[in-house]
Amino acid sequence: VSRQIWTAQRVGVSSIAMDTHRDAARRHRRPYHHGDLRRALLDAAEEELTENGIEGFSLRGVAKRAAVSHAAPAHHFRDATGLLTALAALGFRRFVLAQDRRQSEAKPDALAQLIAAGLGYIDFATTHPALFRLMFSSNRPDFTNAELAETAGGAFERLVAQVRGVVGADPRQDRIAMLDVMAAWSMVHGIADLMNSGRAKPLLQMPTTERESAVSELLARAIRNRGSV
Amino acid sequence: VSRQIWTAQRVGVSSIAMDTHRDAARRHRRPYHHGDLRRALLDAAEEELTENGIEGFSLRGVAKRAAVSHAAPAHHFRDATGLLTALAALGFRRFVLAQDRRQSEAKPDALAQLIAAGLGYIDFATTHPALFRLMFSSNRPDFTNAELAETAGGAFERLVAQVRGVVGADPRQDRIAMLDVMAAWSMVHGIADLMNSGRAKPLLQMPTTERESAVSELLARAIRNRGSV
DNA sequence: TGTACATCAGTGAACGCGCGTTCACTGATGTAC
DNA sequence: TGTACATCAGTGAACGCGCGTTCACTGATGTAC
Repeated sequence: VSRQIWTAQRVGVSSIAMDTHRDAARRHRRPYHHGDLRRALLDAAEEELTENGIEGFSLRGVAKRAAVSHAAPAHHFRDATGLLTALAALGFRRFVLAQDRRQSEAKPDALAQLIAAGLGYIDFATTHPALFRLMFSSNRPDFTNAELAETAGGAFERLVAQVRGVVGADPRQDRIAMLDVMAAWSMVHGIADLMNSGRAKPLLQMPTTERESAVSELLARAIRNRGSV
Repeated sequence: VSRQIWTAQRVGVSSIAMDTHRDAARRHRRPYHHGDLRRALLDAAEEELTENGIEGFSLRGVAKRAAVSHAAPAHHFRDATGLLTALAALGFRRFVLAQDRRQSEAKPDALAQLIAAGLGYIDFATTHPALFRLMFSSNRPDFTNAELAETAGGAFERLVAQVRGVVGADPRQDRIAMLDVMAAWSMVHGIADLMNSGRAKPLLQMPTTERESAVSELLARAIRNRGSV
């Protein structure tokens, strides 16, 4: 119940509605209406994804985690695909934030910023491996959904802009510059995926700071030394 | 029936057994014993994987594809995990063969050989995307299984040996050389995964020969220009 | 401000489905004598 | 070479389970007057 009230406050339900709701909560200890089920379902879905993997994900499991009947999610998400699509879109927003965090701590020059974004990419992937897989290596979300396509596309545009800053040419106009985009992306994505699958043992065994400088070196290699193709 | 006889011949069943078996096949048109069900199940499992994905894979579906009752696979593979483990091990053997094919057509110098192996890596990944995912991005096979661990480990050892040839130091002894291994592996793996998920559009849209030279350039970047870390 | 009523958000029972697993069985093969 | 018998490889019915979806329902909220 306390969580219920807290989430209702968080999303800014009007205080009059809040009071009514809190009264109901006090009386029944478990109010009939959740108050913020949509968000709670997204939280529960992420939990379900983390614990059961994409393969073991079920709507009933999500409903159970949210302590709600298994028919309730249909009022907020059409079906499992709808829920996973919304979760993936949320993931892409957090993905960009993880890059922001690293970039704000890095030097302002273009290469340092690109490398920082790569470290953020890997932070996100290793902190939320199941969500990362949902976003990059599955077909369960509906990637034609407008909101998801926009957030995912935005993350790519951001990478394009950063590479443009480093190589001094617009990847949209310049074939070689677009190859630089693919180089940077492939390297960072490969590192993230191999770390998540546990195969990048040499990297996983390093202490954090050493690993970060190693990863930075690899990312730099992908962009440096260009133009020989 | 003809397929049945063909597979029996392929695995070298003794000719006496063959004759008896063929007679039975003629009489019933569908023999009671399959003759090479283990192999047929592996073929069917790969088909099932390709069409339904890892998430939609079921033992019953495999049995149906092999035109056998759904309880039959238990005689050859303990359960779905056993079947997928054997399939993944088979996959790693073919994975190495794909690299052999490219390498036999390449120049003998160490860098050319490493790049050729990378092209073979990508050949395999894009030709058998579902199998590639099973091998590299799933936890359904039992990776502690001796046969699977050995074939997968062999593929990694091969990469280590090749990088050693290029950089002139043993990655097992030399920290920087092991970083070179991770660089080459991350780059090729990232390219393969982004191509398979359809996100590497710039690469996918190129004509084959151009794409191959572009990929070769990216792989070379991962190894060249080392030592600044 | 109070009341009536429409709408919204959640419940819980029911459904049909495909799944993995078990089990008694049977046809075919291989071997001992 | 023939026969008896053990073993192997397959069948098909049955089971219990969790799944997504549907549906009539009810409690709570929001709004018109």
